[in-house]
Amino acid sequence: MKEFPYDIHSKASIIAYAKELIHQTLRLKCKEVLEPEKIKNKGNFGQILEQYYFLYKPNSNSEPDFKEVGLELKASPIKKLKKLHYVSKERLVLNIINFMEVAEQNFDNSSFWKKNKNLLLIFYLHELEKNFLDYKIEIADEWSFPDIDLEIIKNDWEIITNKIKNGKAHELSEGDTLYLGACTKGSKGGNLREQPYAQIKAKQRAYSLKQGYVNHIIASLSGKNPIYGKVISSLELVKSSSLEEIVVSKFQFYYGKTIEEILKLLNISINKKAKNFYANLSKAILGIELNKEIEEFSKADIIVKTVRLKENNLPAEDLSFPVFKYTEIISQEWEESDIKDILEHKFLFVFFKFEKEQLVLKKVKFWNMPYQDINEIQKVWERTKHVIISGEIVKDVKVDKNGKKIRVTNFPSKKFSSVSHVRPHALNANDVIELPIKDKMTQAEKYTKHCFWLNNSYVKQIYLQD
DNA sequence: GCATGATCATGC
DNA sequence: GCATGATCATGC
Repeated sequence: MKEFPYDIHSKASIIAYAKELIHQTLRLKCKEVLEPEKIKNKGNFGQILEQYYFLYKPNSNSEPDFKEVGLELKASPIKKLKKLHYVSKERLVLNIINFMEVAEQNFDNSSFWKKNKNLLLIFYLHELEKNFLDYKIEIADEWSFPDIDLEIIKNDWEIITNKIKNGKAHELSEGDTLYLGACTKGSKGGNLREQPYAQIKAKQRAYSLKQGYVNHIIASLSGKNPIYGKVISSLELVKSSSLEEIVVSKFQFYYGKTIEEILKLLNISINKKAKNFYANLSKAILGIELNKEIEEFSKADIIVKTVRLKENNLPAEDLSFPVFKYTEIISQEWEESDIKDILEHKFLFVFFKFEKEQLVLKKVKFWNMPYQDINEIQKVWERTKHVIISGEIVKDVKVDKNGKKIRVTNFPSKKFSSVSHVRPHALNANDVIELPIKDKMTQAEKYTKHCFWLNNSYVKQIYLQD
């Protein structure tokens, strides 16, 4: 019988042993001298931790790693922010979803719950310039899900399972759910698996905790929980309604009212010129103090977008996303692109409409982009990448009546796709970033910042659905 | 100094 | 009146 440096039948002993890692590194704490050149896989921090610190062989059992006490070990990278101390570098990836089996399970006997009911989490500080053996371990502690969170996670699990039961495993998206996601796993998401109720193969996926949720775990475990305000006030509430229903019902009270009327009813005064006016208005409607973050939204990485519609229901403007780097896009594949990641988030749209020159709250809508539309954006993204690589961004240069040069580009326009297009998003035409390939027509080595936009006609359709 | 949400201006 | 290129304003 193998000897372990901890008592495998005692959770306290395992956790105490894990805590000896705090402020240490793998190189300092592992029982054998490691030769980093022999270790190449990504995700090997976890493997080395298991094999050379906890002294068991990495496995892919359906049971928790410390099965005698039901504890599952997970190691995950964090990064340091100036203000917020530590945040997660990425989502926390848990066990792989077995499409063939999960449709027969319920939550309580599911492989997800059996394995991840109780986690032993090791968070290490990821620093680019260092070898992973020298990453400093900052947090080592156990985690189990609070009751209210667990209700949301159960619901997320059901959504994922139902999609598989409906033969739509290939259409799964992280945006389908709130805290527990179904993220792709394997090389560039190219790893395909069978699903039980459809012929088409689906990308391999794993259960994962959203990055925002992991941030909360880190904040709780390090005792530095920033100030959050809750939408969900009690366990009873979340047992009877979903988060989405709770949020919508709070907004519904103000439907049809102008901004002025809403401010009056809320009995608050917020700076209407402030950049965060709409964010503050939403917080006030949800009953959250303005200096606090909305806990459930940050845990679920929900992106809130305010849209102002014209009288004909067409949004007054297209909807922008962050500026992209030309040099990054050409070296990336679609599966790892920034825009795909963003579009697989859950969104909350807050729709206002101009009626008699006044902005009226019409409705709010939780939304995530359907599978087909994400595929459509892929075409826009591929086209963009192609244009950058070809060095043929500028198609024509015109001069307007003020003598200003207007450059016409080959980037995908609204005509190219009904969903999305590429357009400038900069201070002015001189607000530029580096091009990987010089533009053939203008010889420019830098170009005005651009980003992906959702077409306003597409956003109109989101507004008009149910 | 930049990121981000918001908006303008011109030509077709 | 829309599509597209360009730009503004605020906050960190």
